Amino acid sequence: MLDTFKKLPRARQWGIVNKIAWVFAKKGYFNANIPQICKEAGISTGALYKYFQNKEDIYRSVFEFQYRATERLYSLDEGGGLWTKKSVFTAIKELLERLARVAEQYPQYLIIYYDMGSPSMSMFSESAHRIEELSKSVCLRIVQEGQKRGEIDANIDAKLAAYIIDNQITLFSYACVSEFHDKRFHGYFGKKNRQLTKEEKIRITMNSIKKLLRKRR
Amino acid sequence: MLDTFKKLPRARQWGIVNKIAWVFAKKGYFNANIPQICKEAGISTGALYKYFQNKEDIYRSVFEFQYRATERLYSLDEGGGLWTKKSVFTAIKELLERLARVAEQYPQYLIIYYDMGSPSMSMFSESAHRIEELSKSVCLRIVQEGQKRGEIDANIDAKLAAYIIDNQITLFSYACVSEFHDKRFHGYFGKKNRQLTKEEKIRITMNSIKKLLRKRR
Amino acid sequence: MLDTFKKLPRARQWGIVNKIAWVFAKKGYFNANIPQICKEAGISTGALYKYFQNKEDIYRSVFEFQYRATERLYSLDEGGGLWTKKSVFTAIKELLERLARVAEQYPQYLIIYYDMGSPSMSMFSESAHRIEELSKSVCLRIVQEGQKRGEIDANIDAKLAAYIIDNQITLFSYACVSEFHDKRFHGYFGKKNRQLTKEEKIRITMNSIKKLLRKRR
Amino acid sequence: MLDTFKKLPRARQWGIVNKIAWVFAKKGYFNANIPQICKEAGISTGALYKYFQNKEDIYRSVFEFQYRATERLYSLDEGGGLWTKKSVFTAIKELLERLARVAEQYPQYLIIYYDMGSPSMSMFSESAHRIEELSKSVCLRIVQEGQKRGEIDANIDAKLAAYIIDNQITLFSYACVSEFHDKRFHGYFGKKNRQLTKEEKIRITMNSIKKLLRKRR
DNA sequence: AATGAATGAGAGTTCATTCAT
DNA sequence: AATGAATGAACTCTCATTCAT
Repeated sequence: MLDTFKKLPRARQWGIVNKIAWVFAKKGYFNANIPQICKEAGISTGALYKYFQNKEDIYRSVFEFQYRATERLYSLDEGGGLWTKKSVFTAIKELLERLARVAEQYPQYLIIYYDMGSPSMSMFSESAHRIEELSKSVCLRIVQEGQKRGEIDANIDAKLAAYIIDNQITLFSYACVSEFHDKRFHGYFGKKNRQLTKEEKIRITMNSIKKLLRKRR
Repeated sequence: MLDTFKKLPRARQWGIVNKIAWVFAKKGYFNANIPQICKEAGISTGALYKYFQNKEDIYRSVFEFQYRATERLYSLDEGGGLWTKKSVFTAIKELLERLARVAEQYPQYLIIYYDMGSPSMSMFSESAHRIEELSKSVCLRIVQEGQKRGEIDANIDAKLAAYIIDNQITLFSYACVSEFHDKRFHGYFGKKNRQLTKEEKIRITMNSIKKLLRKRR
Repeated sequence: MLDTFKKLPRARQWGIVNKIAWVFAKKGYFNANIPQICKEAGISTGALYKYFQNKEDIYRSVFEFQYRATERLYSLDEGGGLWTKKSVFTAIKELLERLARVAEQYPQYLIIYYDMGSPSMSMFSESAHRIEELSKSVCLRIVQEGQKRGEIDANIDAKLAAYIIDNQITLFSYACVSEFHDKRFHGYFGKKNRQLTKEEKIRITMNSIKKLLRKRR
Repeated sequence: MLDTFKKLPRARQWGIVNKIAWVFAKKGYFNANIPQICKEAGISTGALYKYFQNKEDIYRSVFEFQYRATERLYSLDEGGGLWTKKSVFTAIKELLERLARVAEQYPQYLIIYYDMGSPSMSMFSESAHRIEELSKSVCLRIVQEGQKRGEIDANIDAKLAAYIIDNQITLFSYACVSEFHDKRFHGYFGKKNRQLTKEEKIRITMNSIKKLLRKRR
């Protein structure tokens, strides 16, 4: 990301990055091509190369924006504050709902996050990992808080519990944007003749999390 | 896959497909290029196009081989038979060990399976789904058997249980081949200064599965 | 044309050459490809290269067969003998009818003859010229005979008359096999809603020849 | 033809198209290759594909330019105006002279026009027909004017007369650019040891046209 | 600062020809 | 004599990047 881009108004930066991310998501990093990126973003080739060094720099810049957005997504204080919720499970549900909203409005970022996990994209795995640490951190804090409050079984190893929550959240987000992972979800829980609603997917994911963590009487 | 290829000896077919899959895995579908595929597979461009219609057909053919291999991988009768094992949990562990072995010997197929999940590869998602149904089927049968034997909590919905096992297996296999997912795993459970061994990863995954399913006394 | 081919039974030679010629006619020399030629001719690639040296040799061999067929086509003794006809105009009409029959049964040869006229095929123009000399010869003899019999105006230069007959015959044969030249013909004489019949085309061509040559009272 | 090309200065457009047409004429549509076209036209491959969609589009664009040039060629008002000429035969002679000039300066277009007539180029026959209609139109008008002026025999069917003029013009133009058709011409009228001059060819063609059409006293 | 035409290396694919069987 | 798999150069076309305007 070059200074020329950084000097643009914030809103314009996001407008451009959202559209670039959309092309990368739809076509994949290697298959996405510069002319199409320019066309979708509504800027000229010349401008693009005044904003970014090269294709790789464009992709990395998308990450940077995604990282900042993810920080907000996983912020415990955002939108009223997760801890004011009655229980940690409500907090987890709130996270899933936020993810579902992102998947509706900006699916491109979740898709790119998926793609970054591929070994063929290992040159970007470090950036992906930085994003992952945000979700790890929030999952661990939720488990700690849950165990402190007595809502989560104190006998469970905190890291294991957090890992399982993270897994469920991860696969939930995949199911929101990937046809394959959506089919996979439907393969287990799908109703004949209709798609599962967002709410049903959230409920199922919550069930599996609760099954694992909830303190037995 | 054209007749010319089908006529080759089985072993030669696998030899070629393994190497082609390897290139696709390393570089990604769009980034993999024909000359490199030919070089790695040890065949000429002309031969490649006598074997397959085009690049997409090459990839689809890799799936076909992968599908057959996955059938064997998830076969309950293979290698002594899963049900002769003392408990279904031993059977699950056996599955994880088989996956770990595949990840060591033929990581390319697990990587390709990961890539197929990307929305940018949606043209292949149907093929990917066919493979996924194999793992769904085996997870469901394990849960049924486990509940019949009284090893798995009968109060848990079978589909939910199977889904969670499948999730853990899926993410375990990702962690075996994707740097990103491996780092993710290490982020939770990693020892300082050294990599987690294959056995440790399997044990952790088994722990999370057991936590969920094992019948409480 | 190699000896191996010459040793084949005559009928088989013609069978193969007819089909090869058909591919060349349909696709053009440069666009016709060996696999397709082999497929249409019902022989293997190996066999083709046992029969002919290379692609150019195949095309030249087609000419040789065409030359022999054209000799018969323009033979004045064939089919009862042109001179036994009541008038030289009947003889010319007979020639046009023979050409129309060829155009129905073996259009490929007329098409190839057209293609040989293209500057981009100048390497074959010598072969084409040899065929052309056959039609020149017959046109000149017809004019001579016609003038001797008093059916053709003796004031007309024989070469000019022969040239014009040849032109009309040439463009008639083009119109029999080339969509463009057929449209051109129809542009002048076409009936609305239906194609001109073979007989009408012959009549029109005969009219233009007679207009020019017939002796005025 | 893409907008990028249309935006170029007129003279540059013609410069490029003339050279491209030259390659197509020399080598034939299928045998002409892109690198050679680029080299001759003095542009890069990339530029070529910014100008035209693909090889077929390049060829069709050549037609468009050819069509416009042919409109001028057959314009009766161009160069002093055909009808101010003493007789319609002078007008026809003027047309032949224009064609001969084109054949000297831009033979490529006449060659391409010949090639378009081949059945193997039937995908272009519609474009060729559009050009043909220009010459049909001018031939018909010449006959009408000639009959009105009493220079052309009123007993001859106008369409037949126009068709024959068109035929002679067509084959004259072929003889100007095709080695085969030139040899054919020489076969009838050629002098030993030397080529027929342009003027002789025109005179011979005029003779055959006059023979047919001129009013008898 | 912004444009978009130009570049040419490299992409996927075809095909005339050879050669082991 | 006949087969058809194998070759690799050459084909058409794309695209990341540059640069004159």
